[in-house]
Amino acid sequence: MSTIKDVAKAMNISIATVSRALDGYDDVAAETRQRVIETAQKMGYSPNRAARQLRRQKAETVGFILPANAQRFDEPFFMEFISGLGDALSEQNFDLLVANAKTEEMERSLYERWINSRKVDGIVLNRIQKQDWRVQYLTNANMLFTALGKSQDGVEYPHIRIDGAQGYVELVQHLLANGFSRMAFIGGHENLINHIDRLHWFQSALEKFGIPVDSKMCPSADMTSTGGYIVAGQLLALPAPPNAILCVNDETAFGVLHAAHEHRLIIGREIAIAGFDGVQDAIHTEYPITTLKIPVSNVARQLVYMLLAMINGKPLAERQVKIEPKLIITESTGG
Amino acid sequence: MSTIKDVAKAMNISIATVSRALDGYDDVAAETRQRVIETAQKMGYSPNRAARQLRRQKAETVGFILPANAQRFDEPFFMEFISGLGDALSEQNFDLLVANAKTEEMERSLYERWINSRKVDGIVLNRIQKQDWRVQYLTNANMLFTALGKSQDGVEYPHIRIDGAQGYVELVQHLLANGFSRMAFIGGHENLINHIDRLHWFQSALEKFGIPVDSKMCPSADMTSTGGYIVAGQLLALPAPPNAILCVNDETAFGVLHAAHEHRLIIGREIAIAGFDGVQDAIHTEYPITTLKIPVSNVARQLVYMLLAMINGKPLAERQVKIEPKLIITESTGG
DNA sequence: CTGAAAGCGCTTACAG
DNA sequence: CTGAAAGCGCTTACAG
Repeated sequence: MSTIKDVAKAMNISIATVSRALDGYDDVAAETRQRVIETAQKMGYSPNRAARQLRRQKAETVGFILPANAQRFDEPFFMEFISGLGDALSEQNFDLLVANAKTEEMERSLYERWINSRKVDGIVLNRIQKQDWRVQYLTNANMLFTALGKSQDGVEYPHIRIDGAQGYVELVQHLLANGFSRMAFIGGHENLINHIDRLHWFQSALEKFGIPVDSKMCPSADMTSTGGYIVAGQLLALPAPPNAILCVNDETAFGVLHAAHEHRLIIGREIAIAGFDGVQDAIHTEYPITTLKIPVSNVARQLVYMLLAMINGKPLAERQVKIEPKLIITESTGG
Repeated sequence: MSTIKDVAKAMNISIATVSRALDGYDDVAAETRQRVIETAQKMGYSPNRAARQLRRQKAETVGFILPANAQRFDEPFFMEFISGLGDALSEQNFDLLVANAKTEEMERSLYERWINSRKVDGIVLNRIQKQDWRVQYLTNANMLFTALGKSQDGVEYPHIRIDGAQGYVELVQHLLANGFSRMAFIGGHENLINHIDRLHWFQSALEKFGIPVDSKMCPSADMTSTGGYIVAGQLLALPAPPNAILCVNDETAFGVLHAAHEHRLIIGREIAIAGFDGVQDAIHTEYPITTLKIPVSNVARQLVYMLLAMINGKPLAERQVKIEPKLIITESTGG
């Protein structure tokens, strides 16, 4: 509605003074500042973002692209993640630009547009892969970013890493205590860091308890509940089926639940089922599953804090943050 | 990286011509245009958004605020909604600004900031209430918006309306055919249009089949699965409990499922359960519930198309679009 | 068909 | 402590 000129004119001072007063410079008379703030408030003045961005050469905006497949699974995860990003950003008067890409090509061209047109000052990444073109691309383009997960591209970048090694030890111990010793692990896309890490933690935990690792017991699905359902069906049809199925994510575990149900197995007694992420819809879904819970919203917030520090040219306290998931035990593994 | 000047200099032409060539004006020599496009592409030039916005007085951005409570329920709904918005917008080179408000106050100040600082050209609204301050606020502020749902503020605005009257008739008929005649309805927040409409359709459908409406059978919960669980527990403890429970949304129905399970009722035989929205996580959740499915993503797309037409000053084909949900029958109501 | 120039609304050295 | 002025990178009437 109103511009800085309107405010200046209304007060008979220069636009420079209005600008400085509003931006908190300390070389403005306290009384002047006070009057400017009041007048701006009254007139509903807020600096035009485009003009400010153009002048400051900063967008005050952070971008996040929903991976192509986010619609199909991990919805609660992304929802919570976006909420966390939005929260932390709006605290700092930054905005969150969101897009969703159907294909990798679209994703790439979105990044390109954002970067070339200076729409964003930084980007937050998710679902990192072992080799991740986004890491390479953003690094080459000199675009600041933080990520949940560390790729293996030989690029060092600020990130948050989930460390579930100890969590898996606790989970396996819990399963053993409840008499579930034939454990299987249903993984996901093999290039996903989440898959690689979680499978590794699972196998290490087995070894720690002296249980041999059987690769036939570690099939991969596609991280959807449908995938979990199909692969669980195969596992349960084995001559010596597992009596515990751990999953790379909760969604897969939901499918396993369904398959076990069809096989007329009593969940938590004849078979144990566990997931990962802890983004259960709510407490009152039919079978709450045992899971390793990630504080998704906090993770997102922290990624924003790190990114904003970088954008503002401040030194980062830590470039690598480690977060341990928390084991949530429910009746799906015998309570 | 590069600006319009760089491109112009590289080609020895004026920036005006570069701008016109790239923007598709027809008063540019075809050959010049071709060369400009190639050069821009090669140099990775994309017009600086802030400069363009400032000059054009348009943000080429649409805003959407996640309601304060979105974290707690309806996650898949919002996820799909946002995806639909993002899709349709990026097709037109528009961006989607997303924020989430914890309180109504925060939400209001976010809108205020977006409007006063010209961050967005239009806004999409969701979860419309009977009296909706947002409708009033945006109308007064002269900000363009479209919404899923029509409030009763006496303001006429372009919107999409879900019409489930026929769907409820089909659902009630289906339940009767399967022998479920004592029907209850668990509603939600009483000022929500969704609640008001759906309860009304339910009662009309009952009347249509000559079933008396019992207000004790129409309690309200809070649209979460926990709320559904609690209220279903109360219904099932009645002297003459219902044998069918219809819910204002799927989330509530999930809680009902849990409660029925605890009461040792066989779902789909001893009790029928139905939801609304059709945003089931996936096919292989434990009990897929009968629901009235809304094409969420399409709805979001259409809201964007309407909004963009308004932003571009084009006439709207329809200012009021009606969409009918589709009845999805599963074993939760006897298959 | 092309170019020179104005101006969108800010912020920020610079001068006083 | 305050103001005049430059300039961020575009788009678009206007002139030729």
